[in-house]
Amino acid sequence: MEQEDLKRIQMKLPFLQDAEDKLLQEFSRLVRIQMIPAGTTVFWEGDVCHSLAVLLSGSVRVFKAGENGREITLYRFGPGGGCILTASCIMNDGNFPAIAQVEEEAEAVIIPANVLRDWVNRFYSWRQFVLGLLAQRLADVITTVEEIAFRRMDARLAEWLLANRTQESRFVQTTHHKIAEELGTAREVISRLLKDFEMEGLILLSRGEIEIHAPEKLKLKMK
Amino acid sequence: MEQEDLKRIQMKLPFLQDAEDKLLQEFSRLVRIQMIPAGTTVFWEGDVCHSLAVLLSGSVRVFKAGENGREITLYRFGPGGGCILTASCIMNDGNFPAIAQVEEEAEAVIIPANVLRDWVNRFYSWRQFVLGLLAQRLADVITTVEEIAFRRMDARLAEWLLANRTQESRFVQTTHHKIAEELGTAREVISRLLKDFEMEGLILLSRGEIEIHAPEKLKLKMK
DNA sequence: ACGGCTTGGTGACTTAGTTACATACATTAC
DNA sequence: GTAATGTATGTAACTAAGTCACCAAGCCGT
Repeated sequence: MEQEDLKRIQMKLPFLQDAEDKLLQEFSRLVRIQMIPAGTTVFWEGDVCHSLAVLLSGSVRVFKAGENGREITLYRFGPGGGCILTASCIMNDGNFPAIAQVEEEAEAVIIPANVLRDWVNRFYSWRQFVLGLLAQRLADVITTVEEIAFRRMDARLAEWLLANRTQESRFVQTTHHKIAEELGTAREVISRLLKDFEMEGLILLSRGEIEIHAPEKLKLKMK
Repeated sequence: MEQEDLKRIQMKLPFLQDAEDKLLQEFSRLVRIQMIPAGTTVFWEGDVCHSLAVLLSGSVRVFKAGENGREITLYRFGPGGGCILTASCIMNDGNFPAIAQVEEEAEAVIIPANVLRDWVNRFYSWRQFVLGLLAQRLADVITTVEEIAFRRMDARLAEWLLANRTQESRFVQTTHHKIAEELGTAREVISRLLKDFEMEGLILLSRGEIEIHAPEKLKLKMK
């Protein structure tokens, strides 16, 4: 890896900014950079993991799939985030318990499993990075449990719409199917609830796009 | 801590069996043993954590509570297990994202947060222990998500009954309310499903106790 | 025996998930 | 342009799950 590549990567990965010199040296020697196109499945459920991918750009969605074709998002991560379930696998030799898929084309640094393990033992900054990622993921998934166990679907849908609108804060470009996978329910349920929202004048539906008419009123639906 | 105490603890905590001598020394100097009676709430949601409890006996249940009084179990742990959400808190200075409560009276070793942090940096065996716990919890919670997002309540109930019967493998001593909290649903739902099972001749209901009549047939309900 | 508490039962209603289609729009093939 | 195909959405009917309101039976202490 070139010196300028390392500089660029350091900008994007905070833990490298105050990392040990030795870690930086080994980093530029042992890690390779790779572009991963949108749609690529990084890990399948049950895979044994041989490396950890840490993102420099793009985003990855980690989700569970049920037999009936339904899905639910566990969490997603972007630049600076890593597919840490892989690390957890490496630690206790287990298999990957979910599916990880690139959503927006990603640039990632790929760290082989044995290197990762070695670094955990030798470098404080890397240790903090890995433990921080694991703890964050645990918190994310616990939040997901809370959502699906206790909150109503209309409230979750309202929140999702508001969180995923564009800058102009009026439009959401997606399909009912994708929202359903996001929230872990069936497409029909989403279609029904969206229709209800439209009846109440909160939103306006068209193919592949939802226009938010009354964001304030939609906010009230959140709880 | 006495030498014989340490020996006893080593028997119960596998990671101490091939631990560094120095870790064992500091362990017996810095850690205290404590009995915690059943019903004690070890951590409340939002608590800042100052120590990690690792169990020698007994069991702890970690759960989320919703506003409406409902609960759902995230995971539980017994001897050798630790309340690792606390460790995750210590790492990134966050708050405890759930409630942890002692179910069966527990004997625990209490490790102060600063000691825990120090050990993570210095001892391989302790590092493995902490990472292993975190990874295990993550896997547990992901399993919980899968359960509530995709499986039907009657299947989950059947599985729970079979998993929680006594040695004689016929009786489960609990209340409908407790099962509901376990599975993250309402008491009425559990009562209704149990009644259905009774109608089908699978179980026999009485106050505070459920007798399993036809375990094989109940097993079929699991999926 | 009385009163209060815990546990379980039940009906009516709302919300969510499933099944099975029908319809509308968009893209490509001809 | 029109047909064919695939994707996206609409909807009705039904089952499963969650909520609300209340009642009844068992249990415990005085």
